Amino acid sequence: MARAATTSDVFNAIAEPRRREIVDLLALGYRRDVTELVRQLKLPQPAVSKHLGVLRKVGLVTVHKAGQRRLYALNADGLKPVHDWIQHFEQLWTDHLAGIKEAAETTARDLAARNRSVPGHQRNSKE
Amino acid sequence: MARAATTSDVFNAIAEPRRREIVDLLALGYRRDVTELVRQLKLPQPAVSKHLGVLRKVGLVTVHKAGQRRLYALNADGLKPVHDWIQHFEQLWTDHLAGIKEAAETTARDLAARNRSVPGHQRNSKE
DNA sequence: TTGACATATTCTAATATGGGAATATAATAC
DNA sequence: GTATTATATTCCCATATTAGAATATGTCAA
Repeated sequence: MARAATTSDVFNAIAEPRRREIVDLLALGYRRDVTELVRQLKLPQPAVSKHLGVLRKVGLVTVHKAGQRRLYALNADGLKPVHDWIQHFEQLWTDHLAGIKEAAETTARDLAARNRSVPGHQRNSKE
Repeated sequence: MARAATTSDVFNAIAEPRRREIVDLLALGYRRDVTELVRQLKLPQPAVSKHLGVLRKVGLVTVHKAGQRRLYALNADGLKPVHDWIQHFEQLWTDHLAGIKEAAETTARDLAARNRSVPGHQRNSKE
C-alpha cells in the first residue's frame, strides 16, 4: 500500500505546510476568496484551488458562493481530532506529575553528562 | 515535486495512524522494546521498525540500547510544534463547546492516575 | 453574444510512500 | 565455533502525491 490520501483525515491534510498556511489565514476570521489567498500565499491559483479542495474534503473549510467568487472560511471544529489527540500529551510537559518526572529525567541526564565530563568517571547511561 | 517526506517534520510523521498508535503507547510512560510494540500493535516487526525509524528521524522518540534490545521512549517535546500550532485555534471552538476542554482534562487526569497507580509493567491497556 | 474575470479540473512528471518478503546486522546462548 | 533471538535494512510494488501547464467551467458585464 502507498501512503494514505491527504483527504483521508485531518492529520494527513495538515501535514502539508501550505495548507497550514491557508488554515492560518482563514483563522484570522475573515472569509477570503481564492484570489485573495493566491495573493497572500504567493502561489499559483491552481495550486491554491487544489489545496482548498483537500481542506474541503476533510471538512476543514467551508465555501460560500458569492457570484463568481468562492468565499472560504475555516471550520475550526475540523481540527478537533488533532487537538484532542495532542491534548493527551500536554501533561507530559506541563502537569505537576509530568514535571516531577521530567525533572527527574533531566537530573538524570545532567548527572550523566557530569559523569561523562569528569575524567576517569565516565559512565554512559545514555545510548 | 512529490509529497514531502514523512521524515521532513513532525506533522508528516504523525499523519500515519500506526505511528500515532506507537506514540500513544510510549506516552504511557514506559520504555518499550520493539518486540513489545510488535505484540501490542499486531504489526510485523519490520513495519514497526520502519515506523520507529521515522519517529526517530523527526525526534519524537529516543532509543536506549539494552543488550540486544532497543528501548524506545517518547520525546514529548517533539510534539510541541503541533501543540503550539493547534493551540492557536482552541478558542475558536471552546467558546461554543466549553465542555470539550474539561473532558480532555478529565481524560488527562485519568491517564495520569493510571500512570501513578501502575508502578510495574503489568498494565498497558489503551482502549 | 462576446469577452473578461474567477475558480476548478485534467494531464504529466518526479518522488515518497507503506506493506510484504527476504535479508542483514547485532547480541546472546549453547 | 553455531544457533537463536532482537532489530534494522533492502528490495519490489501499487498508489498517492505536489508542482506546473494547459484547459475547462462558471459568472458577470458591455
